[in-house]
Amino acid sequence: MKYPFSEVEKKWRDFWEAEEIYKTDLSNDEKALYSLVMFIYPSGAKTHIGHWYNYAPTDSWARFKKMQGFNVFEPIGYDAFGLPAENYAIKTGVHPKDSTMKNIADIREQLKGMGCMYDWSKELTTCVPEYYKWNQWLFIQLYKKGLAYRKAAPVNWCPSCKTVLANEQVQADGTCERCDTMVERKNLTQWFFKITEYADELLDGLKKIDWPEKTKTMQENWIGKSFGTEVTFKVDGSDEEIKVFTTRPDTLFGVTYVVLAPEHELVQKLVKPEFADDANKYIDSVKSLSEIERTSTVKEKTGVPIGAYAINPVNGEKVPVWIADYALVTYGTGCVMAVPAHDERDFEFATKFNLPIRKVILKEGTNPDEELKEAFTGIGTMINSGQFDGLRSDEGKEKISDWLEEKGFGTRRINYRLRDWLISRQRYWGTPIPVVYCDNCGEVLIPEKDLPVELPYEVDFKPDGASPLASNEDFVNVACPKCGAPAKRDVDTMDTFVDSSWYYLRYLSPHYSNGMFDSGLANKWTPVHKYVGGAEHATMHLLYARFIYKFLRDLGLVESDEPFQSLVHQGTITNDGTKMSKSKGNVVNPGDFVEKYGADVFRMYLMFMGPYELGGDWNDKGIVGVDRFVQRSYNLFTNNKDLLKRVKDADVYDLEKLNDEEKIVYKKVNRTIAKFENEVDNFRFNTAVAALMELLNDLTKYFDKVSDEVKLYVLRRYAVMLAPLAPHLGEECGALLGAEGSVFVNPPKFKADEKALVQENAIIAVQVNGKMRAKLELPVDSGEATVKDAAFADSKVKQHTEGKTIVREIYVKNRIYNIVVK
RNA sequence: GCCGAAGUGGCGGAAUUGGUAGACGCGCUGGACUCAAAAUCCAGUUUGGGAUAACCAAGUGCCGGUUCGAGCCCGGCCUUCGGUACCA
Repeated sequence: MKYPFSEVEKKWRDFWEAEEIYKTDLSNDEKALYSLVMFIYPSGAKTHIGHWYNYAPTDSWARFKKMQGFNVFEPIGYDAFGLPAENYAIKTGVHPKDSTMKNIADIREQLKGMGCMYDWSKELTTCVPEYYKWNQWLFIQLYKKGLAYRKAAPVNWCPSCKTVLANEQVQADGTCERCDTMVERKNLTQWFFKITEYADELLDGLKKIDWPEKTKTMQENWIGKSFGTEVTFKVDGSDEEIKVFTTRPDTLFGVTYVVLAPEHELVQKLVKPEFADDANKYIDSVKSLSEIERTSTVKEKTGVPIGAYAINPVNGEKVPVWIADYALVTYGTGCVMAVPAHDERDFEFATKFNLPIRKVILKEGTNPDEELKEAFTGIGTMINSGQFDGLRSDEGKEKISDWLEEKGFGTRRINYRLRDWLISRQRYWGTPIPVVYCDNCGEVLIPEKDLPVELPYEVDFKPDGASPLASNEDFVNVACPKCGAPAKRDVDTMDTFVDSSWYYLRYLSPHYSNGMFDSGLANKWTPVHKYVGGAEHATMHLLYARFIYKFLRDLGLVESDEPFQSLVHQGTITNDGTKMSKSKGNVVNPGDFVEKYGADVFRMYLMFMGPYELGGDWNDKGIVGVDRFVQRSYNLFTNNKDLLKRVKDADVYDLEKLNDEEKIVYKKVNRTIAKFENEVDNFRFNTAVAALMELLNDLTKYFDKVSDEVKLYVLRRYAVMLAPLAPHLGEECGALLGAEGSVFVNPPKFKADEKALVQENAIIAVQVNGKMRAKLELPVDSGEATVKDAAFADSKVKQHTEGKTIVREIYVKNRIYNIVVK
């Protein structure tokens, strides 16, 4: 009989919901396990394969843990603010709130169809005042600690649309995606969170968490801690000073020019009138370049001199000041001391513009007069460096730094590549920033008792040069909370990464009104035990969330140091090699497959496709294989209906008392249990499914000759293994055997029978010169002498060794016997 | 460009610690069942040579290295993917 998946799946989902099986008792933290997936972004695409690939296997893991006796909390929610809803509104006129709420309603139904054990009583949405009120509260706390501040920062500005563009909206050639106008960089005063204050702790914390090495490496590189020295260059004929950050003070005598970022504030002060035209032209030409283009090491170097000269503090030498796009205002001091002989970029630049290249570090075994063909960046002996000549350059680095500090020309400094978190967005669909600007009092926080600052519904979100909120006068005009004078609200909204930096804490008490979240519960349930989401979040979201968690700890709201104890990345599912997205029109709809095969088959196929961390290109060819497996499993149970009511099985069987087929089946099921547990526990679902398929193959082959008792023993275990991967089917199979209720409530715990796992024989490969020539089946742990005799008794081994000198023999127990001949 | 990954049969993939390359599944080929088809079941299936066998040789993106032995370790490339601070 064909497995009636749609009836069965509906039946069990209704049962789970009616019995509230997945409602977690959060007050009970004994064996508490918080299994978290990255919440869903409710854009127009609804749920796609990528969501299923993230959520369904993680749910299988969570179910597996629940069946092992853990008190599992598995929530879901909606990351509901953000750009796409607003773009959709601009295009269609549908209000972001309306489209988002509708999408959420649709997505909720789709999520329920996946059959995950979400605790729906803890569902959360970020775009409601009940949630975003606490973003504002968080902002205020950061502000009070000096960790939220304003400064100027560039945005992408389309002069034709009169709007700020996201990087995503700027095309590869630097034009606007809507109107193809060249996009410019424009400076705006914006809010920042001072994540750099936590840079060291964010680095150190990586040592304590169980995360993929590659993610930790990426975060480490992203933070980019470097030790160096800040050196002050006086400017010839001016009171201004140029401060440069360098990790190579040992090359200071090799400086032949100084580079400022074109946007650097000093440029306009230092540029000589006769250089101003060219400099400004250059500054304009750089405006349309992205940072990636600017820092590219293959792009031709560009720059112009500004007529000023800097004085090298170590030798009093005057060197020209240039501006060049390879210097960035966002890194270090925005000024670079150029040492062409010992820096690749400087070398290229100096070669192009005929600037002097002075060797100050001598590579071992080379001649001081030899011309450099490329920059030498290694360690060597210092030359042309005054009193430091003859020192090894790594030692000289310290000596020069000491000298600079002594003379007041510089100080040792630690620099980070990490920049503060810019949270202002000139958009509508986000959390309003709880600040007003008053002519008398300056920037004033909204008092906590007046939160939330609600996002008004009535705004014109069509671009007209200002943030959309500026168009709502009732919102903008407000009395200053301090002095009562007329004041104006901040009309920007917050980056949505603010919402996602603490949502997992809110899940525990989504309607809590006395604070951001219930601290008591948070301390019972965090750090989150397992966090599963895409690797694309490796640096930004995961770094912001760690930062905010540490800040909340410093406020006393949580006790631990890290939010996510263990992290897993599912891979990306692509379609024809590219990431699925609605704009590309290559989204594969899971609904079609669910309708045809059922949710269980679909989610099991996603798990079977390949390694979870790898993802891969979407291909539905293999799904019929999983469907066949499900059909065969179902038939196996219908053929053995109500066994539980008819016979009684033992907990353990004595292998000696079983017939041959029973022995095979008994050993196989126990080996499968051992393998299966190890695989699922480590998110290796593909091999877990394969193990069950192997088991089923053996069962179909040998079950004829197996007693009902042993059959029951095997099938009970089989149903329990099936349940986390295919929850509806697992329940149904259990019920077919005659079990009552849900297998996820007080599930039977089956351990593999160690005796059944013991191997009697090992197959040993015999190699001659590394080539496999024979296989020997010998008792496990046979000694070398026994194996040697057996090996040389083999005719093929004889054939390949006769008449040759045996040089060496290597024996690896139970694995290999290698004979090396000449 | 920079940072981080990945590359194995016709296809998805397995090989968990440097030790039998190709588990499991798809597809394909042949067979059984059927009037026939579908479904199902059974057998075969890395490539080349050989007679279908025995057997021989080659083989894990490319080039080189370490080792008795490399898909796995090291060096250098190529291709694809993720991120690159306003997509989330």
